[in-house]
Amino acid sequence: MALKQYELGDAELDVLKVLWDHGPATVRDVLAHLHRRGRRVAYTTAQTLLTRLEHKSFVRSDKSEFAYVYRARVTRDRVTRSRLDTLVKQLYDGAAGPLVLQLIRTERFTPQEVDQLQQLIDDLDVEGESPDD
Amino acid sequence: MALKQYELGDAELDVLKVLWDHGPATVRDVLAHLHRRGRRVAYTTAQTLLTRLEHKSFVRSDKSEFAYVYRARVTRDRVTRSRLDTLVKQLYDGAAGPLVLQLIRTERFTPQEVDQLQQLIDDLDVEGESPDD
DNA sequence: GCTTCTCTCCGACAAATGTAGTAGGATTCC
DNA sequence: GGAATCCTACTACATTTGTCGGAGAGAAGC
Repeated sequence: MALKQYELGDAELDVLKVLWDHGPATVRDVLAHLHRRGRRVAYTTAQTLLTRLEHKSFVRSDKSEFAYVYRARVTRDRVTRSRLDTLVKQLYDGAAGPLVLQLIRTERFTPQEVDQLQQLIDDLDVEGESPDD
Repeated sequence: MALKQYELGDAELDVLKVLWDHGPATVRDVLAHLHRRGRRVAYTTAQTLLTRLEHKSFVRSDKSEFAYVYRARVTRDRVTRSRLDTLVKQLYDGAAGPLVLQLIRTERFTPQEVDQLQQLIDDLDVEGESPDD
């Protein structure tokens, strides 16, 4: 019961996305970006979200000249991974296969993505064929 | 503000999974399966979860001879899809490509799954090459 | 120096979710 | 038919998350 695995709420994720997309920012910056994205929240709301994110170790802050500057401590890929893992665990008891098949069946891809996909599959094949790691 | 899009909590999802895996069940059945899976909750907790799921229209119940029998009203695939869509929207503003690539890169697959994957990619390729649907 | 603005800190509150207890009706078992 | 059992309904409470207001400290203008 020591380290609790914190989750990200929707509002928190939106804040994190601002940091991913625009780099380090103050509360006021984040607020401006949130507004631009259609999330109309109060200044203190943005502040609370950033504080909570910091408490959960998703961001860190530095006291610059005037106001605190927040920056992400986790990458978008990392969060994606974690969410996918949770999804896979929750829905398929850890088997990622069905999920991927689902995704490929139902989503649209660009030719480039298909190529990349093919590339990855090829790599998987190789791993599978010579299991001496 | 008419129809709220309800979310599924973790505990609720566990209950839904029991119904997916074992078919229609009473509160007691569900409880037994939850216990078997390591989720040690009280009878009334299972009951509350089922009630809430019904209120959210994820399950429905029929009064059989003795106790209510609950059954899922949504498929696992449907829920998966919805969650994936949310994930894609939240993290990549709707672009599924990066997500799939992530998944394939980081998860493990059985040879069978790799084959199926290859099959799907082939189909995608074909679609992409002769765009006359 | 005083007013004003802006920032941080702290507290607050509602909704959703996880968890469970109690009351009372229905069923079953002698 | 009374005791034990099982079911449902209702209530309750803590935590997490989304949202924000007020108090007080430091900046800035005049």
